[in-house]
Amino acid sequence: MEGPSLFLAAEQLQPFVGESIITVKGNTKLEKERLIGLKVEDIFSFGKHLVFQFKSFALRVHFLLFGTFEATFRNEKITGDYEKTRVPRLQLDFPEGNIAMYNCSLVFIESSNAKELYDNSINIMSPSWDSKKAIKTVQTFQDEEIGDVLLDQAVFAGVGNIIKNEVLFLEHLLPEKKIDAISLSKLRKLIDTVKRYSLQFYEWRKQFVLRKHFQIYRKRVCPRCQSEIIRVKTGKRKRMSYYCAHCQK
DNA sequence: TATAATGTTTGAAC
DNA sequence: AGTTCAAACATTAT
Repeated sequence: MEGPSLFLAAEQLQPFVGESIITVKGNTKLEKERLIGLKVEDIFSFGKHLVFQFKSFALRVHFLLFGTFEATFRNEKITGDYEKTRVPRLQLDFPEGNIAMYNCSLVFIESSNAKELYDNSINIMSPSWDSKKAIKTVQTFQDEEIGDVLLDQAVFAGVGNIIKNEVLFLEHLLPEKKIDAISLSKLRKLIDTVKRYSLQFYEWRKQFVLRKHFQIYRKRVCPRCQSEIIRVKTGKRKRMSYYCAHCQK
């Protein structure tokens, strides 16, 4: 799950802020009983993290590659695939609904204000996101591939492999291009596109039409020139890259 | 049906 | 001793 999806999740779960947890279940190894009776003070996302803030500590959720969640509030389904019967990693039951989270990594953050531990100037979904800072940081990685740098959560918190591939296609750049081979103006444009595409991703995701808007990710033919799309693992991260050798340089 | 995949952490190996 | 890299985790769509 990429940043925009987490941003959407936090938004969708806002009705639970102010509610208190009645019961918990799930196969997490965390001491989940600790959550019983606690009031949710805040729910927010940072990059690919979803955070539930309680009075004296917070719960951080990361959905990794396969994670999902579903929630019901006042008998209204908020999101998720309710058909399957699975054991949640963690389920939180509230007076007016519940949140079930699957295949996720859970961590307690011992802080009464976990939000302040995060730097939103690197969070692509935050209004505080700082594009100038991003350019400066990227320029410190002169010998690295742009595909790797885009996935660096300490630089672009929330960018995942879909955003990486789509943004590079939009900007006609190869994932294996080294930072020192990209002009400043191209870099600026790329970083603007990261922000713009992330917001677009969020809108499409909300409307359940994200997949049909993929231009290069998991596609076979370039939508611009119809040539065959190259599919290869690139960079030190060895994540799959999709690109058009004709349109991206 | 086997494979690949919206990802990160850990600890072994060098 | 610092860096690198494979394994682990775990599920679903193609």
